[in-house]
Amino acid sequence: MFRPLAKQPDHPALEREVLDLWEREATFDAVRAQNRSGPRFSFIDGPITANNPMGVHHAWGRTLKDVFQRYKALRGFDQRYQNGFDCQGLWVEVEVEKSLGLNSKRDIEEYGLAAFAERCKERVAHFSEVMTEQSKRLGQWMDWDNDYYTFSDTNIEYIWRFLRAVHERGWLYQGHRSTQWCPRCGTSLSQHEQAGEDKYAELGHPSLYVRFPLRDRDGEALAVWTTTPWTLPANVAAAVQADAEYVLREDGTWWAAELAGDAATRRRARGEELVGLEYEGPFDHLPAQRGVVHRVIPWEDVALDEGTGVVHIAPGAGAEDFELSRVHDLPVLAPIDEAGRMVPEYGELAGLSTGEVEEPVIESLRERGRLVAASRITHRYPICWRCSTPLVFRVVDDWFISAAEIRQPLLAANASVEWTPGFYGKRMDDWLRNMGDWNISRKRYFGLPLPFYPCSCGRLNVIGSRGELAERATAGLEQLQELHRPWIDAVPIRCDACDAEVRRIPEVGDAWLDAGIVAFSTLGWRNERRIPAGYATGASAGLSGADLPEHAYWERWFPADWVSESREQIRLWFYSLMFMSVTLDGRTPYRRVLAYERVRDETGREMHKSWGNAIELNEALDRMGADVARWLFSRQPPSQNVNFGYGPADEVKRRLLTLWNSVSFFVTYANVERFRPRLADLDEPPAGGRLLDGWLVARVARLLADAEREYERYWTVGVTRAFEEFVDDLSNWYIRRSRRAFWDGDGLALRTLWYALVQAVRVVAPVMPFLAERLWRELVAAPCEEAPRSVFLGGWPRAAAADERLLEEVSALRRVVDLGRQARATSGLKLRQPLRRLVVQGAPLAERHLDELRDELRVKEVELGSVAATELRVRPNLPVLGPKLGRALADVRRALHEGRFDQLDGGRVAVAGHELGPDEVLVETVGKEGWAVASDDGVTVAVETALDPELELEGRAYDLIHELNTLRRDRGLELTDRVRVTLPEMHREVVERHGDWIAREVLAVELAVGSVAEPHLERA
RNA sequence: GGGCGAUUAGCUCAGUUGGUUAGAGCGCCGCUCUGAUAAGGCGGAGGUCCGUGGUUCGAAUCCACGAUCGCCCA
Repeated sequence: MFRPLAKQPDHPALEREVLDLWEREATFDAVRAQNRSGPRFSFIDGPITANNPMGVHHAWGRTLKDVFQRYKALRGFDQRYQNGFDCQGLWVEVEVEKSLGLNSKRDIEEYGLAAFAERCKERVAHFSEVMTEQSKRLGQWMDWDNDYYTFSDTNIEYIWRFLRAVHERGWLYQGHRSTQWCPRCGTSLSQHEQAGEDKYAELGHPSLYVRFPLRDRDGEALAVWTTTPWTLPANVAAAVQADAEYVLREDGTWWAAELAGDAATRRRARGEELVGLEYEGPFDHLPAQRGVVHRVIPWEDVALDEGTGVVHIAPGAGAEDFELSRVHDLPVLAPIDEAGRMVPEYGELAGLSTGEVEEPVIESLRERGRLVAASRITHRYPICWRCSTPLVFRVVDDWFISAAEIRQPLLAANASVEWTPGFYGKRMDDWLRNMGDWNISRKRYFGLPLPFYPCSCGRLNVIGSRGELAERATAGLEQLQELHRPWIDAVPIRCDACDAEVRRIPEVGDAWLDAGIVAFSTLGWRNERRIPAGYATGASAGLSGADLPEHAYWERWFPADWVSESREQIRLWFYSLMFMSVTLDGRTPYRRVLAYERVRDETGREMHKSWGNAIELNEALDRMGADVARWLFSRQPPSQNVNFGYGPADEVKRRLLTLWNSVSFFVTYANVERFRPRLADLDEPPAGGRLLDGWLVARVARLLADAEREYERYWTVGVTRAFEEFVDDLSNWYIRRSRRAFWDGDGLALRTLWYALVQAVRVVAPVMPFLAERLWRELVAAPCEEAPRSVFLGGWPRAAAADERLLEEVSALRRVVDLGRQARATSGLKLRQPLRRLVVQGAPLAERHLDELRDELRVKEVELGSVAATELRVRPNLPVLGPKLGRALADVRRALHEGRFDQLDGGRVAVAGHELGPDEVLVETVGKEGWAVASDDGVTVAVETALDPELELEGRAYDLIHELNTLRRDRGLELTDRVRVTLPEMHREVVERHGDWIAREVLAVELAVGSVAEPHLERA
């Protein structure tokens, strides 16, 4: 007996049962053991920041990762299944600051770096656990006790090794330059951190027009526009476009001609005439400005579409300004400190933040008659990607890796990577061509300690390992619990050039160094022999059980066959991974990439907690279930945002319900027939059944081929689509057409249906593992003792090539059926009324299926032939005629359309001077007396609509059967219950003529006509 | 300013070598089925396939230019 299925699947409940089952039976371990000797499929997991609970956007990526790992497992591949957590850097720091109520670097230092580091570690420990639970609930199979944590000493040492290699190649340098700076976090941000959305906000700022009086030009001044008043005290120059036209307005200010408006002008001049002139700076009285000579410089990028065409230049407070200072040898005045406050040299402005300084600056300019106009504007302004504080520019010393020499090798490496979707590869190229040097230093606390020990003798000592650190340390080793601040800072080393004691720079590293090294650090690159728990070092001791493998292992598993992350990782993880890999090994770290876009709400809006449209992952899994969520993600083209929500989930549920119902249908009849499945059928499908059974076998073969093709190209959309189409065919054609066979106890049909259901479940298991597992247990594991207990232990189904001819025949047949129904619909004759005759024209493939046609359309006779018609429509078969006729085709089309043609023998047609064969035209007919006709695509179907008493009587019998079966159902009778029926007198004729048949159909042991008003039915 | 995508029904989107009357799901209207039934099926309304030009016998599809939106970078 098969266990009867509930009316509908309760996905969340069913999934929890399956999770228990997997746990109890250690299914995942069994799968790994089974595949251990198989070919390798190398996947490298991009580390997820263990900083907060996972959101639905993470679930998309984790679904894709799991789908393909499960698919590869079914194909027998040995896999690593190592999950990774990203553990350090600004991301974690900012969250910990929030939770501790700290809001500045000074707060952190007062709190204590050691204690702060411990809190960061606690946060990672906590959320890595939360995320693990969530991932399991989603159905992700990973080696959960052997995750890698990027803050392990092992990982850090590998980065040190990388940095040392970079230094040996001469790519490492300390840059003095203007960078975007977060005054709250107190650090600069790198180019790739600052790129992307959510990195700008619409902010209001002052809009000031200011006079810069020209020396030696009485009454003349430059008009300058700025939205950052705090930068004016650091002004050293003004830039004009040398080629542009400038005008001196009546008010004595110089503007670019295009921007000067209608104001009356005193003079015109080209920009180059202004170049070299000196002017009085806006804040010459401040100590910081002492000795600065302000002058006009040329700059071709001066904007002529906003402002005045004269740009105020403050090299200490702007990126382009700083670059210009190098070209024109301008002094660099740095007006603000780490926290974004004016430094002491700025007199009365000292100590004010860039915001607080706005009013005093404006007031001062006004008092001194330098202000032309002041208002406010709103514009897009960069903000910190972590804490949303508006960014400023500061000139600081940061550490960089030069991109110059690696750029071409990276482009070459990327050329060999297969990107899905393909155009993301061009994105990567674009990024690589345009990337600047990599700013790797952050002036923060809990992160990779950069192993740089610059000595006053000029030597930059770069430590490459913990061992080397121990060798060269002069103190502090005894307290070095892990490679983090503050402990590492207490370990000075000896300079290898001059023997002096040198200290580490205080900076920590960009978190993308942490993530980018994992293709080396987790696989044991250049590690002599496997070290048990060798990855569980430093901060990750006690969290991870991961070993550090030996180098041969790395050789086996590197590069990854496949990686998958969200699209923004192009400039983040995909980039840092490749940068480090090409540097260390010269090869791309991944052969194939699947990237995907973003998760939106079901109406396509971004999800925001404050908008109330965000969906918590846990809630989604509780309410819709993991299979449904996974299906939603899987059927979405990854090049487009997915609209995620309960509405779309309901749609998916309905589709999955069709599968469920199909299984349920099977179970019902299988139990009636005491059907026993044979496991061997899965390798050798049942043969010798009806044409329809043959078709289903072919249809399964097609599904397997389609699904395999789509999995192999990492295209879940194709998999889900193929599956949905299959289920639709199964349910709306095979099962519907087979009801009679099942009713009649056709064992071969049951075998075929079982075969189809099981193969479909196996194919779709990677996408929806829970439902698939449940159905496998019901359909296979329970009745077949020798069967694998899990669908994931059953391998990938194999099938002979599909019988394409049969598939085509049935699709032709179904076209005819649709047309027949359409024709019947136009006649107003319902399907329960049998009709005499059906004529089909133009569908020779349907020939073997006339019985089905007869049954399906409820007609007595079916005939393949030509429909005699009152009107004939002939259309050209374009793919055939196009190449043959070329330009003349236009005439033929027109003539056919206008009816100017003659029919010849054998289906040939003479038109516009050409004689066309039967294969070159499509003939349809319309309108015929006494017939209902429908045609499409060269196929015409005609149904004779005339009724006779016999047909009418039969129609009434069908009505009666329908009515009695409805009664049965309303009474809640079992399918096999026998009944006694009494019918009203009016049905006497039908019963006399068709009584046996009706009795059979409604399982009546007695069918009588008597004195009742309504049909009467009782259990026998 | 450069690059990469997108633009198809009221909404969300398919449409993979150029081919006949451009499709699906949801929504709307009508019909139908009635042991999948809070479902299923059929039909209908609803399209300048963003625009303009080009290539071609034939363009939603290929090419060029432009528009709008999104993303990436200046």
